Amino acid sequence: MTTAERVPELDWTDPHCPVARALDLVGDRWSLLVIRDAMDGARSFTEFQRRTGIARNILTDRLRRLTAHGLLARRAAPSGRRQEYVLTDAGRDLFPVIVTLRQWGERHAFEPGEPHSILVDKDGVPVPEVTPVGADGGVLDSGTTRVRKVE
Amino acid sequence: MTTAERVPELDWTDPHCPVARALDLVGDRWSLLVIRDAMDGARSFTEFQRRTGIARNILTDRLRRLTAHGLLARRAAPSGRRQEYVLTDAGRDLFPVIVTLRQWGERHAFEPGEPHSILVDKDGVPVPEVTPVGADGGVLDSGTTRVRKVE
DNA sequence: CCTCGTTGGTTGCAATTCGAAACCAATCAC
DNA sequence: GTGATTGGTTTCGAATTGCAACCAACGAGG
Repeated sequence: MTTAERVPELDWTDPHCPVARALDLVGDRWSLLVIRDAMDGARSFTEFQRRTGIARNILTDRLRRLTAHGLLARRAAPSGRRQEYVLTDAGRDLFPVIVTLRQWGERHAFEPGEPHSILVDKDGVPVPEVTPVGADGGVLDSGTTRVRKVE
Repeated sequence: MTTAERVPELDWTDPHCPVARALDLVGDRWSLLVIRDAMDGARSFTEFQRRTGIARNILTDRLRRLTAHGLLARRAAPSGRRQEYVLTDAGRDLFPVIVTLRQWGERHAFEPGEPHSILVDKDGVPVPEVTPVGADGGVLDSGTTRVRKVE
């Protein structure tokens, strides 16, 4: 079947803004935590529930939504567990979002000295700060960029 | 006054995880859109309301929350408008989060060819893709990093 | 001085969403 | 075949949202 079927989202909060569309898909209290845990190895319903602490009926809904929107794929597990949810390419592409949220949280949501988990590479080295840079390599911020509206 | 007063948030969803703490502060449907608009020049209650389309009572609540948590500062406006909300350093530091969300949205929440606003630097050049890189400069993803839990 | 428009809200209420807990069917391990 | 585990569903009360109406303060115009 060659039909390019699309996600079942019709009424966007702000149809031209990619930020708003992204938040329409993952901008609730739990979706990004589910993605976080998927990136950290969670696969099963029970495992997501245990890690996030989300209510079970809400988790059912979020897994379904994320699957319907193409961020997770649901499939029968090879062995014991009966099904599993794995990240799609789109889901994996949220990695920079999770990392920047994490880095912001580290800096602004903890008291100095308060312990928190950290993200490390495969050698155990902490991941450096992620920041937008311009074509010339200079750091960008909200003062040196602007949104160009589509006409 | 030297008292280092802290934000009024007591019960975190997941106290050790910076991602979860960040989402406790801005992980709802509207907060990041308010931040987005603040970065895009919005200052007044009316302007935020107009740009986001959020219900007025909810906007009141979000502006208060974001102010209480130190992402916005509320102050009397110099001229006509009676007060204005401006980003604090913490609020401005969400820039990489907004940009990565935006870039994810551009890639995964639009049909090919569907128009959307874009982020450009002051010369009008589109902002390059933002992605975590390791100490050695190599691109990182969820497969080449892990969360080290704090004991 | 009176009125009108604007700003920055508040209030009330209905509808939606969330969360806790109980329940349940299908394996699976023994 | 018995009990534990997995992956849910159902129910119901509580919290959050959204809409719409209302309102006080201020400024501009006449």
